[in-house]
Amino acid sequence: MSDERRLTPRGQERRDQIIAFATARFASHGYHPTSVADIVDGLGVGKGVFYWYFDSKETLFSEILRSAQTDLRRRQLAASASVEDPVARLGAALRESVAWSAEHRELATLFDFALTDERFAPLIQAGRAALVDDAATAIRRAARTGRLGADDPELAAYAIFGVATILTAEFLHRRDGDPDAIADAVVTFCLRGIGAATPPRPVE
Amino acid sequence: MSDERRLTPRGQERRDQIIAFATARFASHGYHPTSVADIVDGLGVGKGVFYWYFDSKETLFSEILRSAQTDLRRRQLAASASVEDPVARLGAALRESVAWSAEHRELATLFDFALTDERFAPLIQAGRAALVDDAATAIRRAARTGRLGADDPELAAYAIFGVATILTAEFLHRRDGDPDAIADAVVTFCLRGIGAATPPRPVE
DNA sequence: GGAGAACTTGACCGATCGGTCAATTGGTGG
DNA sequence: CCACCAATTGACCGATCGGTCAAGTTCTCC
Repeated sequence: MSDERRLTPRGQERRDQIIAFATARFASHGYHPTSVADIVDGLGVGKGVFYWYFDSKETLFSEILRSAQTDLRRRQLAASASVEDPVARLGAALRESVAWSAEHRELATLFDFALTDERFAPLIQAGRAALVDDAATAIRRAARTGRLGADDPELAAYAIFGVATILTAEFLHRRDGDPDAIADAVVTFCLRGIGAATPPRPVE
Repeated sequence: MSDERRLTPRGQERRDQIIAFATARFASHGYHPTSVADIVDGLGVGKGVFYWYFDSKETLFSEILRSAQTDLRRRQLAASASVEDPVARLGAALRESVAWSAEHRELATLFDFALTDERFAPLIQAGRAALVDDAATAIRRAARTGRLGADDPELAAYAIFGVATILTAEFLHRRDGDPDAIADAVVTFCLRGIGAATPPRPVE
């Protein structure tokens, strides 16, 4: 039920099971159309199991969103932290986020839905703001060192986010394209968009 | 009920009323949480009224989506058809779509949700494809006449769509920014993104 | 082996859902 | 004034929703 409960390893496993199954159902059928009964039936357990691990369907969904966002941000930071040049760093972060999206196809749909529900939207916006802020910082640094348009860095950062989002959704998830090629396209378009020179080729 | 029914002027009015009210509720509370009972209660009419004009909640929503999309496309074409230069034409279309979004704040949320429901997603994707195709055509023409990166025009068109979508959502709808300034930012970023020269200033 | 915590069961609850329909009312043309 | 159709009413339907809970089972540790 409540926030923290001592879980045995078996309990942890069950909890993870629920999260995994619910995530898949939410993504494929939608949040509202997926009932708690669907989830427990799909897992072959009684309804009480669900409420032993989660307060409500709503808190489960929030937790899914939250952990997905922190996971993405962590990976993005890990991939770009060591890169010195701000433009290259931005490119690395972008490539990593495309790679992450390729590994978590379902989550984009969840994010989309969450944005349309007033209970979940603030969560998504906050997570998004964190990512955007990282990008904006890189752009600001690039503007100071090299030369870049004097555009609003935050606005440019959002634009970049938008490009990554839609190209990922359309070409990666819907058309099953090659993640590397898509990442290239995202980086090319965005670096040009902020007025940076043609992208330094991927480092690997 | 069914598809076509002779409607008196009074009937047309009622139908429009339902569409307007339902659109607002769907946008502010979400599709699923808005019940047919909510809609008819909000309008102060009996439940039968709803089913006199619409087959189901689902068809009503589909109609809202469809007419919104055709309206946007029509306006975009009207605003850009007369512009000869492909790059300028692209800019005009982008500006018009930002203006349209400013007049229809609610609809973005509806589109977002629709994308997450397998019943509605194809509708949105088709409408989106039409808009993207217009942009891709302009890009292709520009690439032939002037010089532009040899990037995939369709991919670039989707990227442009993504930029317009997110900047509109964040700066126009959420932060209530100035539509013209936002349109400028969209155009600047996107034209640079496709490798076109700094934008020709707005014509007005 | 026993006590207590972790875990599981599934019947049950009140509320609400989308949708139906027989009966009624309003308006209009003949 | 009547006939007819558009429009409206609201009680009603079966299904399903998120959530509860008393009871039972399994695990762990002393």
